[in-house]
Amino acid sequence: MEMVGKLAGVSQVTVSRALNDPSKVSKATMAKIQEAIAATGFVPNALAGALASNRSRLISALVPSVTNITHAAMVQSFTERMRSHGYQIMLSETGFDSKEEEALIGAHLSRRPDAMMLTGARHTPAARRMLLAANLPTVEIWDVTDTPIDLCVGFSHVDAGAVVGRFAAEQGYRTAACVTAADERALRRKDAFCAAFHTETSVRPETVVTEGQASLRSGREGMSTLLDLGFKQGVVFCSSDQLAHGLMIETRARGLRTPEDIAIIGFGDQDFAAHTLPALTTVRVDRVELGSRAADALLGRLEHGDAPQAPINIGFEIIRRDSA
Amino acid sequence: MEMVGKLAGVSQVTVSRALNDPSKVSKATMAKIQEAIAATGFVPNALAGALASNRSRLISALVPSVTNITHAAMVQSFTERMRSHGYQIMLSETGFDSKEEEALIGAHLSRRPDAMMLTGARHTPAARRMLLAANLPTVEIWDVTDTPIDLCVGFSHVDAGAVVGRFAAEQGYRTAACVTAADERALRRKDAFCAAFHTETSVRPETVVTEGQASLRSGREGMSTLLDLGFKQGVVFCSSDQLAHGLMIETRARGLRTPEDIAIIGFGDQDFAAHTLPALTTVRVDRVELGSRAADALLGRLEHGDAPQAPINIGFEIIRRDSA
DNA sequence: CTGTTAGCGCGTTCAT
DNA sequence: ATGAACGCGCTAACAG
Repeated sequence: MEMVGKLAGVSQVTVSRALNDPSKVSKATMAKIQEAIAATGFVPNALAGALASNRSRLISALVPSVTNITHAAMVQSFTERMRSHGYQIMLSETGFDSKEEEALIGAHLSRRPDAMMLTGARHTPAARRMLLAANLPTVEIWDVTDTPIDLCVGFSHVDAGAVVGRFAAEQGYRTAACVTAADERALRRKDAFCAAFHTETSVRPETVVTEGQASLRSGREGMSTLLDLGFKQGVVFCSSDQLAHGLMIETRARGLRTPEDIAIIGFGDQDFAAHTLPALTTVRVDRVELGSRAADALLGRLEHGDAPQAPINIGFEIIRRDSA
Repeated sequence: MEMVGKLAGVSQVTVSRALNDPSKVSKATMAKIQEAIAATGFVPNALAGALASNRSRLISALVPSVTNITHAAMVQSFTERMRSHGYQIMLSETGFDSKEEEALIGAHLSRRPDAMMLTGARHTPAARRMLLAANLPTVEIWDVTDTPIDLCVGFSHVDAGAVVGRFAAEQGYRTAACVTAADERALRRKDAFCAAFHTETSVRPETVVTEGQASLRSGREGMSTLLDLGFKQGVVFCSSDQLAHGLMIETRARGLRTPEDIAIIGFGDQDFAAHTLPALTTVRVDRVELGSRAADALLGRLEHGDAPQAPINIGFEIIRRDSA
């Protein structure tokens, strides 16, 4: 900046101002500074800027998995919204372990982000403490809770499971099962589904928990396991559309029909769900809306100093297609 | 740090040393410092540290799309490797536009990363200039080029297309087509495929370029378009497994069989490719290997001051399954 | 509209 | 093994 200033015939501060608030600099000097910047190839040092101003214009975002398309769509809309307001996103994967999340929260906090986005509402006590101590705008997404750290935008996984359980019963199914990934939120949906289905029909659904990431493969394996367990003629609720698609394929590979023999319900309404054969009945969560609402909540805090908000429940919706 | 030091009865420098090089501090003071850190909930300011040391321990990574599983797997292995060496990844999506990539490169550079990972080998001249001027270890992945900015780990898209073209001819197909996303690298594969197939058979493949992100949906649409164009009985090379899967579904929806009526070849060998029905014939690129090789190249530079390396071509492999 | 001064919280160097 | 002094590149006051 010193160099740029010298080249433009002004002081270093003026260059700083030209970059941060052009309105505070005259047209003429502005032009000279632009020219000097182009000539030197100067790239401002945001590190130093952040240190001096105590504002990094960095937002931390922690998601369980980048590979998981569900979260990817949310993150994308979140990122876009934040970026349009001049913030940059620092994205990291927390994986399955909440201990790892804790470590990552520390690593992110050390970069002094202006705000933080977390997936889920369950964190280690230490993580909670760090976040509270850091005293920065924080938004938890993809779940709702009575005890948010700060902001919260999501939906109730218990409600979702229960609604699907009742839906399954209403459709006349009298046998049901769950194939679910070993994800804490997915398991809560499963439990609620089973409880609701049991309430309506007095039958308790079978459960298969798959290992690792949800995928076509684990879906096929899950269906396989279920069939080997003697399951037949009924509906299966899956913890994701990926899994559901895998179930459909395995069903067909076994010479069974969907939905006549095995009806299948997914979760997430990912963009492929409408285009499988048969088209997948699933639960839609407006991920784009979720991401941008989360961003808005943070921006309100960041730019307008808004007061803390109550948790926002954006709900969900059963999308009835052909698979159940 | 000042505070922590006071609490531990030492100076700020000692705290700094305790954190960065524990071997330079006595056991006794180390313990006191640990205690003081726990008591205060101190989180080091990496911004200040980076400014003072001129090392941010931050690596920039730019990919076209996080949603795209292909790149996600690479990024994941890259990230893991880097993280195990104490580096944090700053990931951003560049989207389709290379102008946008240029802007992002600037934004990332301003955070003073220690190194940079770029997807692809085509960048705007301005982007190249910035990178060169920044003079930091840079690795371009997912492509090879004779004029790398610095490090380069990838494979030849032209070779890949050509090999698949010859493979298709060898399998006895005398009609062929390409359904491809409007991605620069995918288009290069397509051109090479068409040229090779033409050389072998004297027939020039039909081409359909889909819009937007590759998805099941765009795959179905692509197949639909192709069929409406009068395509029948032949092989179709797709720019991704996603697309290929979409083609398979549309084929079945139209009452046609794979591979008897329409044979389908994907690209990427994503984890679902082995589990579609029929299992997908595709091209495998070892994305995990690619990510970790890229990380290693950077780490060699960062930690051991290795000299620039020639581009690394990790190649690819046709995986023959049932769809072609 | 522009310049001066004083830090931001650390790592680095040189002492001891 | 520890401490004192300095500066990284920038922004925030204040003054003119």
